Amino acid sequence: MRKKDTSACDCDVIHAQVVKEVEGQMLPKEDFQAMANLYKMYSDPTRLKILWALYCHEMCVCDLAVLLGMTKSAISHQLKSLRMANLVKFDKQGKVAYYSLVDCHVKEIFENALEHIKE
Amino acid sequence: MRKKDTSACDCDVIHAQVVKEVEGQMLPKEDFQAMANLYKMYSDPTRLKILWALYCHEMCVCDLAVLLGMTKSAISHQLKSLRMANLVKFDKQGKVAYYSLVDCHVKEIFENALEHIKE
DNA sequence: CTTTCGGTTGAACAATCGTTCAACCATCAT
DNA sequence: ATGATGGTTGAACGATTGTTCAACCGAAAG
Repeated sequence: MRKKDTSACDCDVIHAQVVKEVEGQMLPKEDFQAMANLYKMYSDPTRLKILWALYCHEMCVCDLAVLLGMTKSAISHQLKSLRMANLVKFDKQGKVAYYSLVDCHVKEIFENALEHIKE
Repeated sequence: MRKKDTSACDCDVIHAQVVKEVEGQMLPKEDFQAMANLYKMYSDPTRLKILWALYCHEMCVCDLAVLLGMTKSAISHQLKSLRMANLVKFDKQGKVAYYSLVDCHVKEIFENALEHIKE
């Protein structure tokens, strides 16, 4: 029933069959990392506020800064993260950069979360 | 067009009408915090692996430790977080605690993420 | 050209996070 | 009782995070 402790873990397997079965169903570890990186974007209130605001209307950095009561710098840093995660894009017209959502995945994110919060 | 800089932000509003409109559509800040706390649970590869594994089959701490090549302690800490976030529950039988998912919200989480990763 | 303004950047900071370690509790077998 | 086992806990550690600050870039206005 018990296997030897040869790996990084500090115990023996209890249900070898289950572990073997689940092992075969695991995703490649890069997938878990990629998913974690994506959800990390949704794991901060400031970023969620920005995404929600952009879902309502496209906005520039100054507008977002005023709306959220934060500095341009703080907003800009977060927008950069969101851009790199491909959640947000911008369209520069003269001095002003108009930010908007890349697609409507975000809507589902909010729906799923609000649904869970009302438990 | 420009308002005075009276708040914590370091610039003037550019599109006052838009800001005012979006301001009226913002959620209470506790909601953003609650959503952030929820998605924080999905923002770590270890926790995602645990959730995925439990989605495949209920498992005890030792099985998960073996499966993921980690210590019981590390797994137990993460399971505690997941329990407090109401994502995971456990059923203790004798010495063994069998962990499982609270509901199937998790399925949608994975679907949404995998969909986004394939862009 | 110079100034102003919208926006970006990188270093630095405190705060938070995930894992490890050692100690511990509870259950079961001897 | 004693020891072994499944699991939890809290302190401690390094790593990562979000914001601030100061400097900077580019476009437009003076």
